[in-house]
Amino acid sequence: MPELAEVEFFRKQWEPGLGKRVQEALIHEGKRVFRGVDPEALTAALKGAKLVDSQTRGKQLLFRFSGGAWIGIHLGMSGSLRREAHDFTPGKHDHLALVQADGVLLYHDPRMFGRVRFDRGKQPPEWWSQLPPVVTSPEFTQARLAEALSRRKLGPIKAALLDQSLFPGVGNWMADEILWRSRLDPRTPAAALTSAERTELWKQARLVCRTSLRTIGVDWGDPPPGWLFHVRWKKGGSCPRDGESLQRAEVAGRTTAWCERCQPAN
DNA sequence: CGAGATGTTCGGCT
DNA sequence: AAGCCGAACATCTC
Repeated sequence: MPELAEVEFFRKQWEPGLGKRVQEALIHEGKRVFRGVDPEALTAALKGAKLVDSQTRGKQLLFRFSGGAWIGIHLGMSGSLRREAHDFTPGKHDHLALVQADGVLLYHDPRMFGRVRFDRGKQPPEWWSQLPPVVTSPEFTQARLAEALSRRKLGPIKAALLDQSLFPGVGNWMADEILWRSRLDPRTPAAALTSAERTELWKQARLVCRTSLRTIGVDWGDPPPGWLFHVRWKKGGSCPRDGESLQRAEVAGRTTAWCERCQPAN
């Protein structure tokens, strides 16, 4: 479910818990989402600690607690964060619950492709500091994009957009949106883009990320009218630009929607 | 009931 | 060696 804007929206759902102590951390021990973490260490470190900060970077979430404890969360395919009243009893898929005096912060994930990390230390954990620059940052330069695309050969441009080391936070629907706006066929080999096409892709990637964060990321609001987003899942959806019926096929292992008229193969 | 779902990772092939 | 692909992961919904 979540791409960068949805991830940011979910981060906000835990904001009411900032500055407040965690009375108790409840976890579904042994579940796949906790792979690699020591459950006792996590619950012991969070008990009595204050949630002091939260951040997102692409699809990654990081929560800082007093006493030098850090919780990282990746929401995978079906993860979400929400807050419930203090007396709420966590359900089957609420794998992590942080009980505070006036509410409970919950991580919910039925498919469990997501992941919870636990780290200790004064500084943010190593894995966090090493994350690549996000698409909306000044470090996401056209030169960086050009270099990365040139290294690929026959791999389709859609696969490049889904590569989290290049476009952190971009997922299946955002990739399709960016390609549609850039008028690029998703199957085009990444290394075959002209310099003008690369520039357009760079611009549209930044625009789609920025705009999604300002709509979905704030209140789960819809992206602007006219976006492919509104029609891409519909059976028999048509291109918002020219009304042509959308193509639908598997590209880079994922269902992909595009318009053959304004995203021509060449 | 079968298919597919807004994601990542691993193993094997070229 | 690096790039590429398919399979696997676990559950729910249409």
